[in-house]
Amino acid sequence: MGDTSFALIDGNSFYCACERVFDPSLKDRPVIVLSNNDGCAVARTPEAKALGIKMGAPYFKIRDLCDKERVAVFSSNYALYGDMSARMNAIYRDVAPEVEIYSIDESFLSLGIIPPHERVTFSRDLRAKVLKWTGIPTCVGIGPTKTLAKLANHIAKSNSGLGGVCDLTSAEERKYWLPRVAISEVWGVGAASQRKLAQMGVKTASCLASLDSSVARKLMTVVGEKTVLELRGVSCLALEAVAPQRKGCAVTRSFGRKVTQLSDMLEAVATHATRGAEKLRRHGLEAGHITVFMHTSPFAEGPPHSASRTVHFPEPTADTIDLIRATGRAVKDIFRPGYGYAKSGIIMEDLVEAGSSPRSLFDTRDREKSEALMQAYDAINQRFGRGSVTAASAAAKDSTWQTKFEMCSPRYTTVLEDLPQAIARVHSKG
DNA sequence: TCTGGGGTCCTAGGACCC
DNA sequence: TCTGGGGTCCTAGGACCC
Repeated sequence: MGDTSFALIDGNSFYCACERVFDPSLKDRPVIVLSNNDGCAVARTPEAKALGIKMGAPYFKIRDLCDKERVAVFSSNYALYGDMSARMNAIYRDVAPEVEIYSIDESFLSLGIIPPHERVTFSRDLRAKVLKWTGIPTCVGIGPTKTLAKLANHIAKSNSGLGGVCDLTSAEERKYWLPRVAISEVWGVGAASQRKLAQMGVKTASCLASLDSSVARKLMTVVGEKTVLELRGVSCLALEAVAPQRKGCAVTRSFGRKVTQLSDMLEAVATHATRGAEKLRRHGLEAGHITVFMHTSPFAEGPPHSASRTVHFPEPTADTIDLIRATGRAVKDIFRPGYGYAKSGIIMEDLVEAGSSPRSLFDTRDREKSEALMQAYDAINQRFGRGSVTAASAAAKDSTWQTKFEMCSPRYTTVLEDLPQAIARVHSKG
């Protein structure tokens, strides 16, 4: 048995890198990818960062700069990023005994069975393979705990001399690097904890590692206590190779334009409910209750309004019609005329595996009928594309409320018409 | 005059993550 | 004009019970 050892591998400027894979003209050009509704910059290449474009910068504030500097700007293309992510994880699963997919571009690998002196070479080989097979550049951090592996990854990213790999396995390496990293870079330390820690003079990762763990607990709950121990090399967070059953499932969107009419709000929420029910069925789940919310923009001048309503189902369901009915009633109850709403959403909770809950004696719905209808519905949309059939209340092709995606690249890898074309010229020798 | 105490469950809100 | 979406975990405090 080896000791505990983790690697954290992630894509560099991942969304931007995905765009570059399929458009070589973006090489060396600054690239950014925007959040939903073309709201803020959520991914930037080093060239874009060098122009001063900050993480989360609202697009309308940086648009002029982007035009002037010929920044390539993209809406989020989740079909593309999700597919590239799956390709990377397939490679990890090939080379590591256990893989935990932590986010769309980050995975933890267990390296315990690899001898300590071979871990850096292993990581360099892995980076090379991922680059060759997917086109995505990565960095790898290695450590005896997940928190140290995350920290090592950050160090690898910000010190180009390390060749994309940093190993914090040894105490000497940690003694060198931890005083050079600010607490804001430590996994689990957010703005609130940063403020409290700074007041006590704790400013670097090494300071935090030597903080009394009971003090850390008082300041940042048990989560912070674990962070301190992990920084010392005591593993408190295990690799989760099997994703635990999810607790909730949400569909929320900002509107392309402010919504003032009840009819538009009903249509938007019915569309969320439709998407939500599809999501539940795809995961084989049913929801016990659903919450609808809507609110005005926190940045707007006018009077604010925020409201939510939770509806409990008589028994768990993933039926589109059930969800639309429940959310429709809730919307009518909480909608206030006279406000310009910026966002609405649904949150489904109390999730159970489909069919696992005992049937209610008094349930009057015909479950078999509902399940058959939903199966047919999903099959048609699978075959002919999302939205081919839909509930009348959710039908909306060109509604004013639709979220903006005005600069989306093609779905290169998941939609046939969008496949990139390669042209090979064959010269025959006469 | 003087009015318990301890347990469970649920929810809202905060903090954090990418 | 224009500021994302989708998660997790922890804690405090109220409701309720005996």
